[in-house]
Amino acid sequence: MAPVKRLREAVDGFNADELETMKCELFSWWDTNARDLPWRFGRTTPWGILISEVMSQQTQMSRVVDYWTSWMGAWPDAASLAEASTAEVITAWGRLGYPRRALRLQECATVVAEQYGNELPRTYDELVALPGIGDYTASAVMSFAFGERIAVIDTNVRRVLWRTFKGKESFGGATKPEERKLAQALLPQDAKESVTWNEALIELGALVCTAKNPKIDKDPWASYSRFYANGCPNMGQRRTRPRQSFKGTNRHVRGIVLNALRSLADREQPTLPRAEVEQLWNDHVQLDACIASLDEDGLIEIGPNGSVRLPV
DNA sequence: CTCCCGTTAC
DNA sequence: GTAACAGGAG
Repeated sequence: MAPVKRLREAVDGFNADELETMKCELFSWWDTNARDLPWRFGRTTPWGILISEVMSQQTQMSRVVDYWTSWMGAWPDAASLAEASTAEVITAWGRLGYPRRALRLQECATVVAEQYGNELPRTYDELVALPGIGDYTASAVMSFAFGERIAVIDTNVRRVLWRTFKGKESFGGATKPEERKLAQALLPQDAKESVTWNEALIELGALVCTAKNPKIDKDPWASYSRFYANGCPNMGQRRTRPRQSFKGTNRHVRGIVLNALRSLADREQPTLPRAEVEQLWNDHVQLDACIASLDEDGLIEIGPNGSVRLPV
């Protein structure tokens, strides 16, 4: 099928001239509003890009910058991260959340160091096969690190495109085929432009076309948006199924245990005796279940007398 | 679909 | 108090 026809089907109601104008206005907005993040504008390696993307999964960018900077200082490439102790890596991950990402990142570093000669592979298929690297991160590395033409689809892109061109919210769950089709149809043909397009769309979703209270007066696409024109239907409605509140969940308890271990990581014997472990959480049934799951995940090691420590 | 962390902003 | 956050894996 001809590209032009595919485009028309995916974004009916928007003609080519209009889309070209929107692209220009988006790029213009990007030029003056892009945040000066340390991994942007060619200041780091592909590996540095990958680290920034993994740290940014489900985590606000403002919390990532300092962690990324010190992390890259300690382990500037895959080989150096692969050689670090797991305890060091988990400790350096600090309070970024979802510490399994740190484990996957070190596993990823080992594969890159050993199988790819310490250089990230340059194909989507090889990247997405790496530990902790899914569709979004593989696409982001292909686009932002290697400049390849590929649609990068995250929660921001889904929200911005679906709102603007379909006039509706993109609700939670996995990316739908229709959303992917739309993103691919709109992606500029020129590779360099496609990279800017991806970066700018994500930035627009993060700064302006936000989930709640979008800054319509600052949105370069405000006059084109079917969502705004329709009065932002269903905005603020739950995007995902109601979840348990964080307090008292296994995630909460696991976090408490890991935080206790991180805090004594610089001691001579960084091991928490069973007696001190039991003081971390009253419900010992839940506590032991969490300790078992942390052990299964490889985030901790259980000693002979029920003591606990970070993996060596 | 559910679980996985910790913080922010509403 | 809770949805959301540059998602990924089972």
